[in-house]
Amino acid sequence: MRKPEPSGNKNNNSSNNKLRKGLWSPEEDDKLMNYMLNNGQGCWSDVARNAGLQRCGKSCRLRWINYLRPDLKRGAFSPQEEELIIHLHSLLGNRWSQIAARLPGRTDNEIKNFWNSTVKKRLKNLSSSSTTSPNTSDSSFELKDTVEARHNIPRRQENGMFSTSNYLQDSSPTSIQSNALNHMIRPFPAMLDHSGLNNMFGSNGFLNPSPSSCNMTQMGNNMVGDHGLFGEVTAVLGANIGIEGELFVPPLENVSTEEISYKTDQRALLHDRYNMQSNNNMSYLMSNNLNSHNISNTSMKAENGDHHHGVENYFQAELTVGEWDLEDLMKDVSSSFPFLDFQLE
DNA sequence: AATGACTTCAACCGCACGGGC
DNA sequence: TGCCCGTGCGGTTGAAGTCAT
Repeated sequence: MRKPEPSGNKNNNSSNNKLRKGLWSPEEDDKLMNYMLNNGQGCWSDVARNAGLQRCGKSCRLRWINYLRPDLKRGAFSPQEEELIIHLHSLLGNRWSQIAARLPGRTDNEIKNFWNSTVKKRLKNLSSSSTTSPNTSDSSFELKDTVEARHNIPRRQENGMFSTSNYLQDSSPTSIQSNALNHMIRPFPAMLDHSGLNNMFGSNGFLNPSPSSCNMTQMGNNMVGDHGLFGEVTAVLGANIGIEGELFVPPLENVSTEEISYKTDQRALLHDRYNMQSNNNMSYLMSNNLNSHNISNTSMKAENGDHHHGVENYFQAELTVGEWDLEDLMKDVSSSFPFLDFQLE
C-alpha cells in the first residue's frame, strides 16, 4: 500500500495540479463511484477529470476494476475457486487477466496476489518439507491433501512450452523447485523411472494427458508418450480434480448485446446476485448459465444508451478472449480433460 | 508490552499493443 | 509510416496488519 498524499493536497485543485498517488480516500471513492454509476466508463482520463479527481486515468481505472466495481466478490477464496485458480494457472501460467475472466467477481490483481502469497508459499513449504524428508513415501507427506498438488501438471507457456522454473518464479531453477516438482509428479513414478524429471518436464513439451489429442510434434521428443502414461495422468487427475462435470470452468462469452445499467438500485441487485453466488460457489460454477454475466436476464435495462456503453465495454473486455492461443489451449484442454466442462464458443 | 519478522494486498510502474491522425 | 495517446497486463513495491518471540 502506498502512503496517501497529505490530505491538504486533496482539494487544493487550483494551486496544486499534481496528481495524487497512494491510497484512495473514501471521498475519492465516492466521487469515482458516483461518476461511474451515472456516466459509465469512457476515456479514463476524462473520467478522472470529470469526476473531479486529482488522479490519473490509469489510477481511476485500477481503483474501479480492483475495488469499486459493483460485481466484485469480496472475501477469501473458496476452496473451489482456489482449485480453479490452481488448475487454470497450470494451463495458462501467469495470465492473471485470463484466469480472472473465468472467476466471476475476482480481479486479476486479487488472483495474482493470492497466487504469490498463498499458493507460492505452500509450494515453498512443500519443497522445504521435501528437503527435510527425502523419503517421498513418508506417510506424513501431505501433498495429496493440497489442491495445488492435485493440479500442478506442467503447463504450457506462451510459446507452447513449459519449464520447471514456472512453479517458483522468484528464482532460477533450483533444487528446491526440483524437489517440489518431485512431489508434484509423484503420482507418476513410472514416468520418472523411465525418463527422469528433465525429460519429462523438458523445455519443449506440453504434457497432454490425452493420447488422442496429443500433439507429439509440439510436445517434442522429451515427452514420454510411449510409456502409456497419459492415460495414467488422466486417471489420476480425473480422480483428484473430480469426476466429469464436477468442475465447471466458466466460459468466456461476448455479451456485447446486453444492456446493462449500474444505477444504484440495480447495484443492490447485482450484490444480491453475487452474494447468492458466493454462498454456493460450486453450484454457481457448475451452473450452465454462467451467463450470470448475462445480466440482461435480470431485466436490467440501460436507462440511457449513451451511458451503458462503458459498462458494457467493461464486461465485454472482461469476458471476451479472442486470443488464438487461449482458445486453442482450451480446446486442447477440453479434449484432454474430459472431466472439465469447458464450453468454448 | 515491545519489537522484529513475516504476510497481505492496494497501488504503482513499465511495457506492449492497438487505434486514430 | 510514424507518432501520440489510451488501455490493459504483469511484475513489483511498500504500508499496514499479524504473528512470534
